[in-house]
Amino acid sequence: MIRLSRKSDYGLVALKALRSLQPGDALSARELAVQLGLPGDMTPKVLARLAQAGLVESSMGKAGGYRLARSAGDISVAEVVRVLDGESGLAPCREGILECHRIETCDIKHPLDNLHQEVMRVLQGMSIAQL
Amino acid sequence: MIRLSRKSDYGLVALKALRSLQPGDALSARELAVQLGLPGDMTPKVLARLAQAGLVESSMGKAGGYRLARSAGDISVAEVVRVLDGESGLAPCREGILECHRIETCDIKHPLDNLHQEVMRVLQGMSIAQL
DNA sequence: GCCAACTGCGACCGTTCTAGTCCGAGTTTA
DNA sequence: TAAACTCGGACTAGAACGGTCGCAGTTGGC
Ligand code: SF4
Ligand code: SF4
Repeated sequence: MIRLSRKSDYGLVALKALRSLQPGDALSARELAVQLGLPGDMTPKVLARLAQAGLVESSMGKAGGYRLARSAGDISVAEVVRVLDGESGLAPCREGILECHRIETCDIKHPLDNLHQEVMRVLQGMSIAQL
Repeated sequence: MIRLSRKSDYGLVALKALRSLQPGDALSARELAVQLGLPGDMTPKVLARLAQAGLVESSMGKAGGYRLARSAGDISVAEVVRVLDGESGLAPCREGILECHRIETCDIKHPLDNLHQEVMRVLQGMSIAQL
């Protein structure tokens, strides 16, 4: 299926909201949640994941929160998706688990991988700044 | 998630196999299944769906089976995916069911739709003949 | 006429993935 | 010390997916 997960979706919304933020300032996950209408307990998860991937910076403590780690133009949709949904090729045969028994003789895996790279290139082409 | 469903995957494999077929001939779903190593009861489903969408022609009866309805170069990956997985935008807010309560004020849906069109354009660019 | 080999279609079920919630622990500021 | 926040994992309900089964309709050959 060619569809973003809820997590990626929320991640993009949150990142977009973080764009318009004075340098030095920070927004808490709860503030973001109510302001954007996102599920209250989902948002910290997403933000924390983005933080540990280095897309946003976090500050702990009472006045803590999140801010963009880089300029909005440097964060691509592709990267957000990769962080929140995990990288996985177009082909359903996943690494490790649930491999296809056809995988030995499969002749469409490579073409699909090429397609996947093209798709990711498209997603790479759009940044947080542009959406 | 940016990943093809098993159905689409199998559909592509089957269509690719149907490429090398004399005009007038036909392959039965069972033959395709054993020849390609696909789940036996899954293949008829996929082929039937492709048939009713007009991608393949079917002939009933004892010597029946499937053959491509158009030239392999005229069938794009995008079309196969659309038929077997259903068309759905990149954004998680699906038509009818499970709509997002943010949908009224959402500011990323349109950009995501644009992205989706670009992605589909990539998938449109690869045909059965090329994989 | 009858049987065998097909397609077509829908119902069904177990497993996996997803979305969302909850809780406890660590951190910083007032 | 208390409040507000991040961090991380565990947990649950529900939806989606992969796969199977059964039956009706069709066609060709004996
Ligand atoms: S058929 Fe080929 S591409 Fe599809 S899952 Fe199996 S090995 Fe991967
Ligand atoms: S946030 Fe916007 S794009 Fe995402 S599901 Fe809700 S309405 Fe659709």
